[in-house]
Parts: sequence; C-alpha cells; structure tokens
Amino acid sequence: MANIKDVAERAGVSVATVSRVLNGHSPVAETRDRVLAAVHELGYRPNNVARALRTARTGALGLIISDLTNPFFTELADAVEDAARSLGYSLVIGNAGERPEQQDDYIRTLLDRRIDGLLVSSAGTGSAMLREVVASGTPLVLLDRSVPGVDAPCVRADGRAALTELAGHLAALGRRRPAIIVAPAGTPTGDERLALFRTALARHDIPLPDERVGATPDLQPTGGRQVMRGFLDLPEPPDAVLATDNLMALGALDELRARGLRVPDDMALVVYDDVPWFAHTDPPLTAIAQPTRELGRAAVRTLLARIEGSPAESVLLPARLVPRRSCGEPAGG
Amino acid sequence: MANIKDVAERAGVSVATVSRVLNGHSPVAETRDRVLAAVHELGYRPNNVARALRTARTGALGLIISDLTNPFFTELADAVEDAARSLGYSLVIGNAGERPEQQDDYIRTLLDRRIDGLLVSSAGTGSAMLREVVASGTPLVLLDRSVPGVDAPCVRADGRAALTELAGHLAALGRRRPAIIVAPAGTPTGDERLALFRTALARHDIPLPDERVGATPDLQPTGGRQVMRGFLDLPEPPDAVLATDNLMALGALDELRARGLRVPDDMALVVYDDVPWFAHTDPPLTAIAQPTRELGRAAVRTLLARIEGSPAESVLLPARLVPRRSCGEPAGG
DNA sequence: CATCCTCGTGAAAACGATTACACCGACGAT
DNA sequence: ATCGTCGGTGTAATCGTTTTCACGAGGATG
Repeated sequence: MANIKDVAERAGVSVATVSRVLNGHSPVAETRDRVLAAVHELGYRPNNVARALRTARTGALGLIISDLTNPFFTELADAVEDAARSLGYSLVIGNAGERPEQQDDYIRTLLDRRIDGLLVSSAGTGSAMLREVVASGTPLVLLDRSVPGVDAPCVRADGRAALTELAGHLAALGRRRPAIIVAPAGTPTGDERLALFRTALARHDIPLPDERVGATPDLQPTGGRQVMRGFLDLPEPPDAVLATDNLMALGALDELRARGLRVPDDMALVVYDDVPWFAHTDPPLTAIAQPTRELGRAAVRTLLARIEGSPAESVLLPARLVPRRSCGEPAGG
Repeated sequence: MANIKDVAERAGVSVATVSRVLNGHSPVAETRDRVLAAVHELGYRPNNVARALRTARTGALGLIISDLTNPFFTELADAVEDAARSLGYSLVIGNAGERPEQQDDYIRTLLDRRIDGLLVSSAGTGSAMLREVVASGTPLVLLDRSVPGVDAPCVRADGRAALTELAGHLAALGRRRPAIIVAPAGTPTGDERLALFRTALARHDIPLPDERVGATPDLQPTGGRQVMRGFLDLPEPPDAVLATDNLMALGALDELRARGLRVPDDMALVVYDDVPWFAHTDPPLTAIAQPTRELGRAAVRTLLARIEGSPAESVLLPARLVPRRSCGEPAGG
C-alpha cells in the first residue's frame, strides 16, 4: 500500500508538502494539483494508525453496552453509532453481557487502544475501573445508568413525569392494586423507578406494599415470568403490573398467557422502554418511552464536548407515557 | 501516561529489554522481575497505536452490519463480538442501515484504520468497494449475504433442508395455497429462499404462482403488512404465508390482527429467523431458525484463518425448522 | 589456553504520519 | 540598491513501540 513518501516522490515534492496539502494547511494551486494527481494515481490513503500515533488522537470512541441483545440497548447503540459516524468518529463496541469483570476487561482494552473517549452503560456497580478511567484523563460519559462515586457526566432519561402520569392513568382506570417488577435491589435504575412510582401512586392514595414489589435476579424474560407467577399466587393478586424493563415484561406476558388471563381485562400491563415490538403484541402494550435516539445523540455530543475540554454536564431527558390498550380503554378509544 | 522509556529508566535497563520482557521473548529471572516491578509501579500499559504501527497489526476487526436494529443482525453482531473478543480482537462496528453508499463510506474508514480483517453482511449488491477491499489485500469474509463478483469466502445458513421440511409440514397440515413474502427482487438471499421454497413445494405438487409471491420494498414491518394486505385481497387468498425476514413477519401479523383473522385457524404463518420474540407471540410462530451464533463464530474463525494466510473456504450451516403452533397443531401436540 | 557458541543486552533503525524550524526567493518599502 | 517580510518548501525531530544487529561475557569444547 502506497505511503506518503511514494506520493511525495511521484509529485516531486517533500512529504511535508504532501501532508500539508492533504490537511489543507498551505494550499498552493500548482503544487497542490501535482500532489493530488499523485494521490489519485497511487490510490493513496493516509494511514490512520501513524496519524493517530503522531497526533495522539485516534478518531475512535468506545462504547460499553451492558447487553447488546436487549432491544433498548440495541437502539441506544445504533443511535450512538449513527451520531458518532456523522461526526467523523468510529465506534468500537464492547458488549459487557451484564458481567462486570468482562466490562472491566473491555475498558482496559479500549484504553490501551487510546480511544478518544468512552461511553459506558455500566453493568453492575463495579466502579473501580471506571474511577481509573477518570484518573487516566480519558473523557468518560455514563449512559443510561449512573454510577455512584464516579465523577463523570451521565446522560439518561427522567421517568418522573411519565411515572406520575402513569399513576394517574391507572387510578383513572380504577386499578387499585398495582405491582412492579424491578431489577435486583441495589441497581440505581431499578431503585429509582420504584421510588418514583411509589410516590406517584401515593398522590392518588394508592399504596405499593412490599409484597407487590418483585425483584428479578436478572433483566431477562424468565425473571419477569417468575415474579409474575409470585404475584398471581398472592391471596390478593395485583390488578396492574409495571415491568421496568422490556425483557421482563415479555416474561410476565408469557405467564399471563399460560394461565389464560387476559390483558387488560384480568390484568393491566405496562412496560418500561417502548421497543417497537410492543406495538405489535396483542394487545399493544402501554409503555413508558425513553427518548432512546436522543439519548444516544446527547451522549455523543456530551462526550465530544469533554474531549474538546468544555465543561460538559449531565443530561436528563424526559421519558413519556405512551398509552395503548393494555391497561383498559383510554378515554379517546 | 507512562511509556516504555519511563519503565526502562526506572528498571535500569533499555527499552528493548522492557519490550522483550513484556512480549515474553527472552525471559531472564532477575531483570525480568525488575522490569515487571517498574511496570507495576508506574501502572504502565503499552500503547497499542504505536505497537500497531510497528507490527502492522491492529488487533481490530471490522464488522459492517446491514441493519443493527433487526434482531437477527443484532444477534449476529453479538455473536461476532463475543467470538472476536474471546480471540483477543476488538470489534469496530459499522451500521450500514441498508444504504450501500454508507456502507462504502464505512469500509473506507475501516481500511484507513488498518483493521486486520473485515466482515461484511452487505447491504444491496454494490460490490465495487468490496472488490477494492479484496484488491487491497485486506482479509474479507462475507456474512449471511453473498455478493456476486466478489472473491471472498461467505459464511451463511443453508435453508434447503428446513424449507423442504416446511413444505412437507404445510402439506401434511392440509395447506394448499402457500404464499411467500420476499425482499426486493435481485437480492440474492430473497431469490434463493423463493426458489428453494418453490421447488420444495413442487415435490408435494403444490404450486407457488407469482400472484402469491409478494416483494417488499424493504425489510421492514410496513412492507410485510402491505404484502399481506395484497394477499388477503386476492380472489383466492393464501392459506399459509412464509415471511422471509422477521420484521416483515411482524407487519404481516399486524395486518392479520387488524382484519380479525386468526392464526393458525384462518392463516398459517411462518417466519424466517427465529428471534426470541416469536416464541412469545400469540400464538408462538413456527420459524426457520438460522444457527445465528454459530454463524458469527464461524465467520470470525474463517476471517482469522484468512488473516493467518490459510486458504479459508465458505461455510454453509444448515437452518432448521422449529414447528410451533402457527400452522396448526403438529402431531405431537 | 585458545576458540567457538550461546545468551542476554543495548543502540539504533524502522513503521508512516505531523509539525517546528530554517531557508530561500520574491516583492514592497525605504 | 538594500533591507525586511512573507509565503512556500524542505529537513529533520517526534510519537511509542518492535526488532535487527552488534557486542561482550561466560561456559563448553578442542
């Protein structure tokens, strides 16, 4: 593969001149044309590795995603990739598979590759490596999940308004015994959603007792199904369930179907994360939609700001309620 | 950030020695310990960019995926990522979004980054850039979609056995008027699935007339829905539909539901690609399952073989039929 | 005792770009 | 005519590694 020296020779100039022409530094008509002609004839493409070594900028961003096969994160990754590309950056993706040690492994690798910045939607709360990243000076932005003790801006959705609206929605439809399926206790996201939902319900004098709070071991369908089973076996089962992750909702739906229960007649069901699928289920599920693509874009923007040294701040975008038919017929039909 | 020179000074040796210790080239107990101690104390990590420049190996693979948000490709990407990581490679992902020009753009970028090898599940048939990749000497492996005129091994699933079995399955259940929803004509994958299905049906004396072959403009739910609408408006609608991509099946299901038709009573439905969702639909859909994760692994293995200079060949893994309830009750219940 | 390897080590040349610095010619001003 | 300036260019240093080559010490061998 041709290198800059070959181009220089062919154009009869020095490598410095070639470099300058290519970077638009000192454009002079005549020499410029000769250089560009040589570039064209040789099919020369600058070696990004060498450039990165010299300039200390790789033009690559890292993205650690907690579970790529979870549709919410897929969309998030897609949005990040799109934003990165349109701003001239490549994206190195690492899938943590919800395993903290694999996440740490990956972060190490990415740092060794000298990526220009790192986006992390952290699996677990393991923050030792993340603190190391901050210490190393590599720009870091947290995505979707905040991590206590790590000094980095976090881009995520704020469920307060949506959950408040949901509480009203459920109350208006006469649901008095709501339940919630959450991620394992200690997960900031799960804890927060639970707290917000509870206070929102309280405003309508609807309690959310602990027996109707079900924690799953993981964010998978089986976990959701298990919790739903527990709910249905209660002496007084709930009449509405909020699953705080889309995969868990899927499992919950399975259990309802297996028992021949109907949504919304026998049980209202609401899903956190409005992945396209839930518009195609029967019935379509009422959902709390996070502005996924905007989150991705905002995260990249924030990261670039940090890379350029601006004092970047956390971003909180509002989630919103998307009422469908799974809680009962809304007023409008 | 500490570099190899700092380590050398601290350990009282030359940089060459440090390098050798770190790469396990000439291990000598005493010097070795001093070096490792220095490495540890300084928290030294080798700069991969410099290493890549010198060795002409980046340790990164590129993956161009035609549509990351399509669950089949998500799983494929996930499998590839997993395989790459476990073999010590990082993965730079590019999402072509089914746009050939964006794909070309990305391939260019990846070549500039001097990735060690490239995996492409090509959007469209634009092969000019792919031929350039081959010419440049960068190891290339095609994934899921073969591209005529490009001399590179292709890793994909073979639907012959599954489609043959499906034809028998449908025949046994008394379906006489099958239909198929395919990608736009000219797409190798779509054409092939159509041809295989047709000959498989022929063996049971079941014809597949052109009026029951519906092409969609894209691989999206709306396209599937549109085609299904056309089928249902035929004077003699089909009694079974095979959607050759999971997203199209989703749209087809929507149209059935909108018309109040029931699966499998009024219409049998089969989906190509057994993404987890279809086990959770009502009823669970009979599917043709491609060995997605194996495909990903095989693709990475094949690519590595090419990187190491072995004469790597195409891989064809059999897809299989997963009968569920969407074509009628199978014998076993 | 001389010679030949072997082994560990260091000095220095790559890898392919960017960029600080020096230089040189032309041109405008004095 | 002389000097200063300025724009364009080339030379060479630099980024952080790996690796070739040469060297010197030491052990084995004759």
